[in-house]
Amino acid sequence: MSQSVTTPEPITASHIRTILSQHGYRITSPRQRIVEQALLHDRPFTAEQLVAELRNHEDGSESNIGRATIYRTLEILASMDVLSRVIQPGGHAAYVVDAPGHRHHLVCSQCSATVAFTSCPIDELVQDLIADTQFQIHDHMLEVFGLCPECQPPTNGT
Amino acid sequence: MSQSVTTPEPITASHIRTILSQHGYRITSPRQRIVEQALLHDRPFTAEQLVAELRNHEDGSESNIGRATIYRTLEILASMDVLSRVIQPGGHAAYVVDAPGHRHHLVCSQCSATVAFTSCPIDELVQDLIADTQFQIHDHMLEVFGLCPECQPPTNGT
DNA sequence: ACCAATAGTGAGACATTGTGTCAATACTGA
DNA sequence: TCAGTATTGACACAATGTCTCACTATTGGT
Repeated sequence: MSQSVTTPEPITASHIRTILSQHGYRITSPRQRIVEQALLHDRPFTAEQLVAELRNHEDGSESNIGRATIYRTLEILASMDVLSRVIQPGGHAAYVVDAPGHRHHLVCSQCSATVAFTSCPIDELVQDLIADTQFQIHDHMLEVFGLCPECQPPTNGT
Repeated sequence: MSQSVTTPEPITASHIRTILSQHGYRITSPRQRIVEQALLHDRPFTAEQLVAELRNHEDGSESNIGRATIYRTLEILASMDVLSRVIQPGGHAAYVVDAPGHRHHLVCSQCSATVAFTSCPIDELVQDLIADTQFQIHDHMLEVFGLCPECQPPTNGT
């Protein structure tokens, strides 16, 4: 089966709690709420989006989470590879929940549905680039954009 | 030899003027100044950088070019493939002067020196992704980051 | 060369996204 | 329980980009 594409093992809030404390971070109530809210998304979300969602908490809890806390927490989660920072087609940054090791994403330009993939065909290119330019190459960014099946226009057949 | 890397044919201001009018844009003095300033750069520059450079015009011309004009003009130039929008290592957007067709860049994380390359190894990957996901794939973004020869630490000899 | 039509400009207000500060708070281990 | 300290939240601030709108300058026709 398609071993190159799917992300079959969803991460859980308690798993993230474990990772947090393993890294020496405290488990606080804002962090838990942020993690839970992030896990609700199966497509990229922006920090501001989370800010808004956590502000209108419908269950009556009026305690706001500060914007800075959300940005900080997302940074932490990204640094632990729980989230990935991705660039949206428009050029804006967003986060996706991700399993560690995954690096690249296929993103629907219309609805932002996202598929992670691990195969990375640039190794050979990197060798050529090193030979040609004498750069030391440390990192790369690869994002693929298109239309997911649901957003594609119907094939005209009635 | 390195046919995959260099960008040997620099574009000129008058060439850009031609392209502009071919696309129905007027040749205005702000646009000419923006184009000339952009051509001075051989590495990525941000819109704000151009704003600053065009503000301190040292030749005594006190006419400022509005920020909006600069952003608009850069957008136009990018839409005509005279410039490319690239993502800097930090995640910020910048522009590089580029020959049409070139799409990817190798960028030094330290000094932002940039090398354009045309080879693009993702065609095969794209086929796999289409087969696995049924996406229609329209575009992709690939940026490679590293250290240029001048910014690399010395090899520890001595 | 002149004119009218209209694309383009510039200034600044505004929006968005993100960072820094710092007193107050809450988590943790003892 | 308590103290130590990581963390929080509110807000100020910065950077980057968008929008508006009256004014200006370019262009094509004459």
